[in-house]
Amino acid sequence: MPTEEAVRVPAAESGGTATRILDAAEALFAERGFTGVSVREIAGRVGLNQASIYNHFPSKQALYEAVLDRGFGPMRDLLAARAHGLGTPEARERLLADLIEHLWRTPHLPKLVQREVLDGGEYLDKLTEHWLKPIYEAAKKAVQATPGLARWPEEDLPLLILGMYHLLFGHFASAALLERLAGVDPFSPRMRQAHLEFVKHATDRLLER
Amino acid sequence: MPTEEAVRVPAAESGGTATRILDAAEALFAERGFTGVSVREIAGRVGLNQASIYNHFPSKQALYEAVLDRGFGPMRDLLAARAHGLGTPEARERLLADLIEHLWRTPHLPKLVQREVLDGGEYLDKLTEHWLKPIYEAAKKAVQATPGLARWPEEDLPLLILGMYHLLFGHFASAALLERLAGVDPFSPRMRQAHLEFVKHATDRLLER
Amino acid sequence: MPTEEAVRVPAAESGGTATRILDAAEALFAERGFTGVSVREIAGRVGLNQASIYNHFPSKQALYEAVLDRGFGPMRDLLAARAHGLGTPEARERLLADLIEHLWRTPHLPKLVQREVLDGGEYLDKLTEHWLKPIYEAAKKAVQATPGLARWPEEDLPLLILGMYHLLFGHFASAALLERLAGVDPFSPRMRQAHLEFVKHATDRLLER
Amino acid sequence: MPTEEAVRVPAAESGGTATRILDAAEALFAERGFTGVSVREIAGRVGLNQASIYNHFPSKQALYEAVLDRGFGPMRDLLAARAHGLGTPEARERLLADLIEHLWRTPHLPKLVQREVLDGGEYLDKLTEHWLKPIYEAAKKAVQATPGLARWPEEDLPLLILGMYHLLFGHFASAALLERLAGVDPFSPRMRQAHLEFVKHATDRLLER
DNA sequence: GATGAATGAGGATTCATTCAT
DNA sequence: AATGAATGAATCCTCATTCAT
Repeated sequence: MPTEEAVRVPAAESGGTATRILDAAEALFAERGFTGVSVREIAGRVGLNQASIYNHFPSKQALYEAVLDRGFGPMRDLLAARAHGLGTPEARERLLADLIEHLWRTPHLPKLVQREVLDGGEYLDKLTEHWLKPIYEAAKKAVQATPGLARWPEEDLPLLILGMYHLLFGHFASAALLERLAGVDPFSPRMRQAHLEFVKHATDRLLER
Repeated sequence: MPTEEAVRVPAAESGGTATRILDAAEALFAERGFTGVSVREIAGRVGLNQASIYNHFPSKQALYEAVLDRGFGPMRDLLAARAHGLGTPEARERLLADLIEHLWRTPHLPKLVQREVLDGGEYLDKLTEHWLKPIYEAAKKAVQATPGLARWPEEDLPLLILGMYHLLFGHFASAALLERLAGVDPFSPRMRQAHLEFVKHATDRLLER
Repeated sequence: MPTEEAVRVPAAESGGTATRILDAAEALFAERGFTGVSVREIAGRVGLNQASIYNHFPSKQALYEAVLDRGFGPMRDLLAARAHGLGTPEARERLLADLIEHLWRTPHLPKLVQREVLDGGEYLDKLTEHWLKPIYEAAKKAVQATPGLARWPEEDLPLLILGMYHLLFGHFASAALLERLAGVDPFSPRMRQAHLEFVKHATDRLLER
Repeated sequence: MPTEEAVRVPAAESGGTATRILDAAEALFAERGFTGVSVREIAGRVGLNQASIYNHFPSKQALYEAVLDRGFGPMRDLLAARAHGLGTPEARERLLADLIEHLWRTPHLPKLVQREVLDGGEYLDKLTEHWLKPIYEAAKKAVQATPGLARWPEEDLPLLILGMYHLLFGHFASAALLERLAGVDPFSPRMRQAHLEFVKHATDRLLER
């Protein structure tokens, strides 16, 4: 796992080598997955010899997990600060806006998650336990506090919550699809606004009466 | 005897062994992606020497594409037969039911697609041109014929259509997530029914007044 | 694949398919050597499945040796019929003309020999014992009967004979060189005549006073 | 110490290991050709793992070309320094002596060239353009300045030059033949002297009146 | 005779990782 | 911290050969 030093860098000194490695690895892992990326390529993108990677991370696997760890911290914090008082449409709307804004700043994250979910690998357990489950439970409580929810059967709740997750994350994970099918740039400012509005409307319709 | 022969042909069309290779490759590629699976492993699962794979497919890449080709044929046919007359909720509902039933019979497919979309590789272009685009256009027409659509701004249409795709495919591609977060078996008959109902309700809410 | 009729045509009745295999193998072995040619490629050039080769030759090595055996028979016979009475320039000249004519009909042969010589493999021993040695000895006797020979020291005799061999065979084995360096086609009728004349003059100068 | 360093540099220019790899590869390629030698074997002869080869050369093909490049440099330089003033028999004789001496120090070279010529591969073009052509042109000029040349028709010139090349290189490329046919050791000091004398006499007879 | 399919061995090359410098 | 070099294991793929049909 990353040295304590390296882990602390991102917040304080963003110029550190470990951070640059994490940046490159994040982009590459998101683009082609764990097995699709070689240590040499990550090193190459940072301008390092492949051996140097091991001065900062003990293994490729550890680097991969460090990427996910770093990516998930802020999102978990963001949600932890809002887990309560989500009953009103306005609060929901604000959370969504913040979430989307955050994802727009870390667009690799949804891809990494989606890959991890598809792989169903070991790390998914840790991911679920430490990050996704809290978020899921918070979302569940918030949804349950929604007035119009009565129309959804109890057993549909998980599907409903994951459905909203798909609407939110899918835009990023499937950006290539939107680009090719609709001929638009999924990452243009215009689409950013459109996506935000769409998710707002969609959740309104799904949750409200 | 001629009858029996004739009957057997379609199933053994590409040779029994080739089909078994395709089956094994489909499952493995869906589970761990193209780079995550070795030819040796595919061969092993079929009980073959790895060299034998090359008697049936010229390369790993060709095998991969054959898997996708085979998987997408039926789905394209299914949608081609319904591309018209989707204006009514009943027609939509029937198509959804058939789609979900088909996906339930080929649960690897959504994973393969999602991996291909994440990779954004060369093959995605062919996939888009031949299969996804027609489906997308058909869906677009159907959605445009929906009365309640007025509430969606024109530029949200692609997002809306892809959103429904995510609701539908996400259940399969992210089954591991549902399993871990909600503690349910995404592939139980019970969840199958629940998913169908959920998608119906969700599309109703998204599309109708 | 070719009909039996077509197969029998080339050499009237020289074994049909086996002959066509030998033809293809001869050309390929001459062009790229034993290790540079695969059984599949030989079979492909004949329009056969690679397994069919083994109906005619027990192994790739055996096929290779059969190629050499077939190629050397006529040349040995040619020389055996002339091994005596080579003392006069006219006789020498006639032999050279016949030799060159024969090589021009089997231009792969010098390349095969040169490759075998470079490899210094097992088969070279058989080649030497059965074919090259008799030729060499005949040439030695003929040369020794030459009047002008007195000017060559005894120990230069092997070098002299091999030198003439190089002048003769080198044209074919190094055709690619002549083509690239002099910009001429080594296999044009014009060069054929020129080569014959050159070898005649050269041997004259080397052997005569 | 600085002196010693400086002295050692040329020999270790491309790294001691790289040189040892080149040495082993040169011997093996000369003996059995490009396709006849495996990277593993080259590595084994140097006492390396086969993967280590790739720390010094990007591919087997690149290693092969490096071998030829290295082998040809000195010979080209040797000839470049003599390209002029070759009109006299004495100058010719001295060049021949130097050439033969050089070949005796790099006896693999003629074999490598002959193999490359037989293959007629891509690299032969580079070989011709950069090395053989200059040599050929120099030889042509030198030969044209020879008095006795009048007896050769103009179109025989390329054959004459290549003929002398065959006499010179053939001794090395076909050493196995001389050994087996004449029962002598082509690389004995005695044969070395004999070969030099033979080439001198032969060129005299071919070029002079 | 011909062939599709099977296979063990080996081909070149890349992998993640280690270590001395 | 950085790196060139080394390596065992694994990668995809081709090899010559066999065998049932």
